Amino acid sequence: MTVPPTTAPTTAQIREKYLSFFESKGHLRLPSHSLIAPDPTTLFTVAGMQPFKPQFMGAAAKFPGYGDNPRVTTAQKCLRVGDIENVGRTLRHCSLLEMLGNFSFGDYFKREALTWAWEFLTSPEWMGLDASKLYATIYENDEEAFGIWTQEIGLPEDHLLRFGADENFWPADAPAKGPNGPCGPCSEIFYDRGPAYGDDTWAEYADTRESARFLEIWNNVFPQFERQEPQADGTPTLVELPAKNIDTGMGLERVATVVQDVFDFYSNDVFAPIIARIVELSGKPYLGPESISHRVVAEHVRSVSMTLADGVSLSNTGRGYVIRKILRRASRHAYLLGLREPVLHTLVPLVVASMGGAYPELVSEEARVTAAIRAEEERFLKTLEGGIQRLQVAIAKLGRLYDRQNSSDGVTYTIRDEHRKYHDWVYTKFGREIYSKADIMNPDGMMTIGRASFPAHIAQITDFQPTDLILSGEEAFTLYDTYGFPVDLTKEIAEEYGVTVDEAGYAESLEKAQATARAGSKYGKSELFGAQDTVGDLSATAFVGYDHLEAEGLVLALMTSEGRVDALEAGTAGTVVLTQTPFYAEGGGEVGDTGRLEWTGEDGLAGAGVVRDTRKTPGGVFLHEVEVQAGTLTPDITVRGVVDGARQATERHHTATHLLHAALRAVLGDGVRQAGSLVAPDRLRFDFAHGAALSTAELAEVERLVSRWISADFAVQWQEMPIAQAKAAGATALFGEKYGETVRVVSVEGSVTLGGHTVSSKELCGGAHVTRTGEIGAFVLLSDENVAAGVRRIEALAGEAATAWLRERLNSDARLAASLNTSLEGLEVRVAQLQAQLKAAEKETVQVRRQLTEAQMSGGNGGGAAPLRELGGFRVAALKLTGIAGNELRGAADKLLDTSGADLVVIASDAGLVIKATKEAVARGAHAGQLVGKLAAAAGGKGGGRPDMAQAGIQNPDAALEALDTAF
RNA sequence: GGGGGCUUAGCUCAGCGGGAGAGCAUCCGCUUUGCAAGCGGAGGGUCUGGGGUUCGAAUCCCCAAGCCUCCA
Repeated sequence: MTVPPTTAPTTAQIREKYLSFFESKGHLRLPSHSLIAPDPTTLFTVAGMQPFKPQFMGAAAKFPGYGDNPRVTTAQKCLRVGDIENVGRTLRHCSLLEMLGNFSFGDYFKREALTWAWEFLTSPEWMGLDASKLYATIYENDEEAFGIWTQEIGLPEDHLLRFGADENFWPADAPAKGPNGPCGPCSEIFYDRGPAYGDDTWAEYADTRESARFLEIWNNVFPQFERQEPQADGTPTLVELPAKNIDTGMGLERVATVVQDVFDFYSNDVFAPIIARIVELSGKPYLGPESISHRVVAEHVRSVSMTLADGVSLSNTGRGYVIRKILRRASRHAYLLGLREPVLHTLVPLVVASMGGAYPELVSEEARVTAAIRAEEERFLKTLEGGIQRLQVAIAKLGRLYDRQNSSDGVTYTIRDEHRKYHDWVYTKFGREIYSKADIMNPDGMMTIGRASFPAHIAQITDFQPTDLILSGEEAFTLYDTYGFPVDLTKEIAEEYGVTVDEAGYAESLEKAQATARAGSKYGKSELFGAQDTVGDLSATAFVGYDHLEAEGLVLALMTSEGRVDALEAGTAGTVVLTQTPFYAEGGGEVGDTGRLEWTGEDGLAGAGVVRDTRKTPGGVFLHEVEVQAGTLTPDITVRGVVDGARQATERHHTATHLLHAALRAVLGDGVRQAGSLVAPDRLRFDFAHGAALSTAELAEVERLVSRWISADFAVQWQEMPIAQAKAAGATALFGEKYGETVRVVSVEGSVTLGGHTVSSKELCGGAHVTRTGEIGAFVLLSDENVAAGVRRIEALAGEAATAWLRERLNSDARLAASLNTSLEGLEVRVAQLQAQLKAAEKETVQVRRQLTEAQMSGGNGGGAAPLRELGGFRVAALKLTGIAGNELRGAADKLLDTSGADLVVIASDAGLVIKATKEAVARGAHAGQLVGKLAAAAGGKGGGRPDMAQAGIQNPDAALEALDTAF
């Protein structure tokens, strides 16, 4: 591992130089967007240009809070998990990378982009790279770029290569394959790291396109075309855009490698200290194949820390699950390095030290990030432990319990210590209990227990060849799927025992499981996506529902699952798009409005329909799911929308949600972070990041705080303002939510105090709210539960829903109290008393039954002296008891068997029948189970059991005993 | 959103249609100069909750809850 020379600029310095260089060229410096993607096309932010998609699509280059400028520059953190398996295996794959970018929105074009890139790389004031080591590629027919490179910059022609649309176009192969939309050629800049990294030449690169020596450091993309539908013969249609853009990306890790002149990404100033620490912790040098694990741990700790700092929490679904998988991969590799205790979290400070300057959220979230990683590590180590146990049992089942050793006495097999605890289990299972005492197995068929040797039937065990031992793919998959045990660890451990894993079988099982998962996931979404396609051309719907619950609008479009339609007849259902609507569309956790539509049709007839749900497309087109009940709905007619009264209940729950959020933060601390919410007419649900269950006292305090707020009857106000202004005013924004330039801020004007703290609520929110907190009415917390690691869910009710729930609860409690002849206050004591009484009574019953049994057996009933009869070659004692069942009946049978000297005892009672036989009788062919069947049949019952013990439920004990005469 | 697994004594778990068990821990007794320990014994259970099948359910089926885990 090479270490960067101390004189070389650090990664942080390179980042800063890049940004200030482009500032000096008139660019606006913007902070990195969160790793949570700005649009729903990806889970995470994957490219420097992604936050600027709207600008590339023609939106104004306005950046509220920072300024307006058609030139911007950023260092964007990106997370790419598509080829996560390669991270660590190579020296340059990273899941987290930083893209240094400069962007032009219809402003400068190729000339400036390329000449500035050149200046930044070669000027001694900036990167100061040797110009003779720089190379470039261009799109095959991009003569404009060719001219700039060769004539204006002076790059020798033999430092240039031309590639087709697969290499030098963005998106790749767009002309032939699409998608439609903005696209263009690109020009990549390479650096020749010298012969130390390979003896290939630039000319050869045209063929190989793979080089450790020529490292791509910068991609300049020129989105100058709009691709349209190709012609009938397939000829691509590329139309020049009126406003041409520039989108460039320079990988910080790549350029740092070059500038610091280190061997690989992992030797730069960010990773080197982490790798060094891993070496220190594990005692394993950063060398050879094992170094994969060092790299995986270092890289993944960095990307997981960054993502957690952006507010993602580890979970079982979506983003949180992806991060968790990455963290577990790191944990697994730490395990492979021999680390058995949680250590990844101790590396977080190193990440913060090198990255925290550029990403302050790392610093402010360090404690939370560290705690989350630690908790997950601990959980995973537990999972591994359980998996190893299960795997060892599986290996033991194959017969691999022993270490093979060559000694002067020949080959011996010694039971592995870790297998001792499974040994009994395995051989009990196999019916070979005697083996549980074996210390040594010899190949000659003898086994040793202490100093004694015994013959053992273990030829099939000692003769195993390693190749005979295959762990089924199914078992390996179960280990992974059900117990979370990674298959590569399975392979590694199995190998120690000379056992191989059936990988084909594993792959088959995996595929089968994935197929069921896919089939199982509903395609309910496709309805909306389908609609999105068909409404792409419609303009956004005007929403007036904050102020009006009734409004008129023009029908713009009608759709069914078939696509656009011209009419919706009475009795049919479909999606309706209006120019203006009072219906709130599902969003921000609040459910869509319901209600009705009314109109007078072209035919002059009145019509009406029911709005079942309202949703909207990302483009802001509202989709009303409507069932037409009368008349016909056609485009261009005016309809009146009337929102259901349920909206008021929804509004109460929504405002209550805000108060709940603020109250939780007040009571539990600012660590509380909203992780999702549902606002419906009948309830509210609020998920938030918090480590532990709420105590009863905390729940009561949260509830009290919200109630106090409600009774203060403060005004709820909302206003639109630029996002920067909203944030400056301290409004709570959600991680992962996308906000436009102007946002709606909902605030409760007025605050309440709790424990000396003043608490108020101000949130970015597009939802519908009551106008005064007093309208919320009652508020009650129903439950606090765990939904994912570190995420709690609270359910609560407001308004009538709350009072109705409380009334119902009180009524049922009152009924309960009345049935126990006590008051609500006395209920707890009463139930405790009853439980104690019940327990005492049960004990007493057992006692009494035992006494009753004994009395009957020794009493005048002839019981104690039950005569022995000879039946079917067995001495049989039969006895009738009354009022005895279950345990006592069996106890009586035992006693009778002991005292009477019988081979078989039969005890009949009014509720049951028990037959027991001695071992010796069973050996001679007695079968209690079969006998009990015959007797029960005669006594109007059924039963069964084992040869030595059987039971039946019967109605007539006398009949059962009589049947004994003929049963043999 | 869809799979799989687990839930039994204070703890770790076995049992998987016919008497609720083991080890550790607890308590008592014995042994020991004392400690560590050993020996013997005892107490401790709504077998997660609810419904069903069965003569009989910890055990089989269905529903629910909590935890673990994989996939989309």
